[in-house]
Amino acid sequence: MSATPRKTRTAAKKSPTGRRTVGVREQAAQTTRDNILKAAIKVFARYGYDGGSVEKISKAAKSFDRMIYYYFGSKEGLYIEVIEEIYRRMNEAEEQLNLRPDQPLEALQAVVRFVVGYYRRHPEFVTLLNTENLHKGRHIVKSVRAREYSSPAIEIIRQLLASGQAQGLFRLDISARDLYLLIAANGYFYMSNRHTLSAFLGEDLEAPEALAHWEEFVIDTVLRAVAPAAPPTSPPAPTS
Amino acid sequence: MSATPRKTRTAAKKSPTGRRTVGVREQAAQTTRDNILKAAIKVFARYGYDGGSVEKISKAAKSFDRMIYYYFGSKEGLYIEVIEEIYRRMNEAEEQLNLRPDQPLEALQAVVRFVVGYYRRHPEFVTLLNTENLHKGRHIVKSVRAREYSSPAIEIIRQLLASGQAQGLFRLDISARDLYLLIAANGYFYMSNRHTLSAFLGEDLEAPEALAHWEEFVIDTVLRAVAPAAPPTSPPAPTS
Amino acid sequence: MSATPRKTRTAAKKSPTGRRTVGVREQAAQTTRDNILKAAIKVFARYGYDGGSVEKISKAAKSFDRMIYYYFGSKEGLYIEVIEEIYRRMNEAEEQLNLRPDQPLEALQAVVRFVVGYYRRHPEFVTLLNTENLHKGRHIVKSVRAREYSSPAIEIIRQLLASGQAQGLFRLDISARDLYLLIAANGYFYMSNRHTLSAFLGEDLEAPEALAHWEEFVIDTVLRAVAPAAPPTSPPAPTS
Amino acid sequence: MSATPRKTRTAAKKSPTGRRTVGVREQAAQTTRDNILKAAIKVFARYGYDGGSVEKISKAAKSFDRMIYYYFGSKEGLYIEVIEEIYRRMNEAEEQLNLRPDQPLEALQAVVRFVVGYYRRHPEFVTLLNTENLHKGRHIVKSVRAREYSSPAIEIIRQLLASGQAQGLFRLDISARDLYLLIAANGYFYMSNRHTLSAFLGEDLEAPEALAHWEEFVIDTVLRAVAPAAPPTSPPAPTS
DNA sequence: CATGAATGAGCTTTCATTCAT
DNA sequence: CATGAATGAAAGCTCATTCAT
Repeated sequence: MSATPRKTRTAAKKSPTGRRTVGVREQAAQTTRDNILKAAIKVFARYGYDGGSVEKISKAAKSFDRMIYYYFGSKEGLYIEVIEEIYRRMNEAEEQLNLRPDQPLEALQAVVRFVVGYYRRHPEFVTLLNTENLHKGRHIVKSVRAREYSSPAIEIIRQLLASGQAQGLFRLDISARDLYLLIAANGYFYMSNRHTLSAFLGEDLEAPEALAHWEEFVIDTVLRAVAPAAPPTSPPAPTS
Repeated sequence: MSATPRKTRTAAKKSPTGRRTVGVREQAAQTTRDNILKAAIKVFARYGYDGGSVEKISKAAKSFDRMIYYYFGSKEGLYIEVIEEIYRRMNEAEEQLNLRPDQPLEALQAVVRFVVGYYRRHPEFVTLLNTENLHKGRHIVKSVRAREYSSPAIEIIRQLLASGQAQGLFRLDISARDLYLLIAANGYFYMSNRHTLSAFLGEDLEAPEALAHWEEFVIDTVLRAVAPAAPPTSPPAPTS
Repeated sequence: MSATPRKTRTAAKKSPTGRRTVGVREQAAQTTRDNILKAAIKVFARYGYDGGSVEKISKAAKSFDRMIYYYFGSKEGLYIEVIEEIYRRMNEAEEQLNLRPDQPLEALQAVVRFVVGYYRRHPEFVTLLNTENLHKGRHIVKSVRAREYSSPAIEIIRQLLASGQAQGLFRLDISARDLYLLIAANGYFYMSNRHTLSAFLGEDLEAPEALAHWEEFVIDTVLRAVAPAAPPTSPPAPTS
Repeated sequence: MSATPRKTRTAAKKSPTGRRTVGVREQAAQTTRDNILKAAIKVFARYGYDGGSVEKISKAAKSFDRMIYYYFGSKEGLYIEVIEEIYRRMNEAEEQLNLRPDQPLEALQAVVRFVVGYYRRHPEFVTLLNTENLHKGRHIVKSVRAREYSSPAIEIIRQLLASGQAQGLFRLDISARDLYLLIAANGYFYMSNRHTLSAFLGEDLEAPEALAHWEEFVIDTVLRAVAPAAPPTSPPAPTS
């Protein structure tokens, strides 16, 4: 299950002078490992866990089946690292977001744009999460790493929300969690289900104008959701 | 691809007065076919397309592998019928919705409750749609049947929206399509990603209170989205 | 193994007045049986015994698998009747040959033309014999009928040979058996192996000119083989 | 289609002085491959292509089904190599024939004895060619290798014929192609159809005397076919 | 007479994985 | 470090045949 030779991902130890001193062999190994991981992301994203065979991956990585076992111990081991990796990447991208806490409205908008845009640019992230959910999150639970990456996203929202609330721009009775879910849901679903929806609606959801329109609609929806004004007279819910 | 003995699903069972009566064997055959289809829904929903083996299905149906090929021609043929079937069921459930067109607010709320509730009660629908999207909607495109089911859902929203707009309850610049996507996205994503989200958020999204809370939040969000009042001072979008 | 309801093949019993009095049902049955037999000849000839599946045959006959068992008992039973049938047809064709015993040279030529021509016009005969030989003649041994058909062919040659020998046109030290084999071999091999030979020789053996040329060559060879003059000074055979 | 690990058949085993030495594993691999190929020749020759199952072959080779796919890619890939191999062997045997060009009559006799004898000693060659012809030469066309082997056989005949013609021993109006076909046909047909012929003629064609007699008959026929004297008064062919 | 339904053995092929250098 | 060879289980699918009207 667990991989035998766990290399650190950040590798490339530097000599005092700053030049890289990794031998060619180590470097080649690193490359092989990375190639496999990258190939696995593509293959698992495209074919799912069961459909993504070891052979497909090793061929896509221009390596051999055996190497997968050498570096990752098993197919499942590789898959877990794939899940970890895509969370890591998402997190890394989030860190690039430089928000101005004193401008909560703009910041919130930027967050929505980032989330919607990230899913659009990384459909493999969406597919892999779906695959992981098909397996009831069995692998993410095993991974210590992946869970660490959750807090930042919500934390950003929390700060932004607090700032907006302090300024009286946002209503008080909304949680960061709900706001996070709202943003994620609308960005995610649109991409995740774009194929069935395209057939269903008879239009191409991936057309640039369609994507741009949806982004604006989501922003609008989110801003309305956080706006201080209450919705007009919502009547008591009838029993469904 | 297409199965050899395609029986109509609407059995033709007009006994005392009508001419045709189904024999025991015909009836048994119908049962076998139905058992396989039902088992396939469960198995494909649980294991995905590749993970859902023919043997798993035939065992769950208490039948034989061979019968799947007898009735559905191939694994893919069975899968396509599964997709058609879940759309059919969804559509059938929608038809039960009796909305009062003169009460657009209540009707909209009912629709949201229905959608959110349907996904909750039918997680297999969610999983199967994800699987179909993993395959880029390859099968739904082939199915003539499945695409017929799209219009009703949107049509309901359209009428409801028009009615509300006529009464001045809803804003005018929102389309049925966007409203439909908004409702579906929030109901769907919550269920679809409940496992990774539960790990991510450190809470159980399937807990009854969590589900109820989310339902209310979505209703609130949707009502705000259609409300006539514009959101407060949305600044011009900076280039992302 | 043996078929349950063995119909006579010559069927069609005639009433005193000469009109056919078979009921529609019997006729339909006869047709079904014949269709299957004809389809089986094609399918077995094309795909061999193992490659010729029951389904392929029933489809080609526009009937059902079940009917094969109804009329022929088993796949092997059908195959045996196929072998019998092609021998019967060959024999029937031979009977049409009206040879003039007083003109042995012309008669021999006619026989060669007939044999070479029959194989050419009935490649299925060739293929089916090969298939039967692949199975070491297992089925022909079982069939009483098929063996009856051997004698006529050789008998024709025997009479023709005797007549020619009496007239001093043919040499005396050649048997009907050898002559028969010689004729058959050259007609058969050319057709039987035409595909590999075409690749081997880089020419199309089925081209009309090629076929005509071969026919003449075989006639010439056969005539030389029966000619009274001995071949010039064949030296003693060296040990191979 | 094509197998993944294609080793050259000529092993590369230059030990004491040469650089490369084959390891035990490499050697074992070579053996496994060879065992499979040899087993496949036997099994395909005995049961045909469809009747020769992968399991039968792997068992006969004391290996596993999987190895067939490892070395040959598919059943068809293995079959193609079988066809190539038997052509190669035939060619190799032909090369052992040391003919004296100055003695064309003896040389021609030797060729006939060789061909007839080769088919007799290698009935699997005959059966496999029949199988290949059943498939309309589909595989031989794909094989580059197999087609190379055609020229030598005919070339031998051509030289021999030219020499005999120069010496006035052979007639001039006969081609090497026709002579080759004549020899092959008579050797081949006798073996190829020995089972049905044995039933047909009521004698055992594989009895040593029968075989010897046929060989002499074919030699005689071939010598008569090339003899300079024209056959006596062949009358104009009547239209068949 | 005719035929849909059922059956289990067998087919070719692919799977993830381990062995042995 | 790296990799060809080996392995057996399981995959999807087809086979000839029988059951039950």
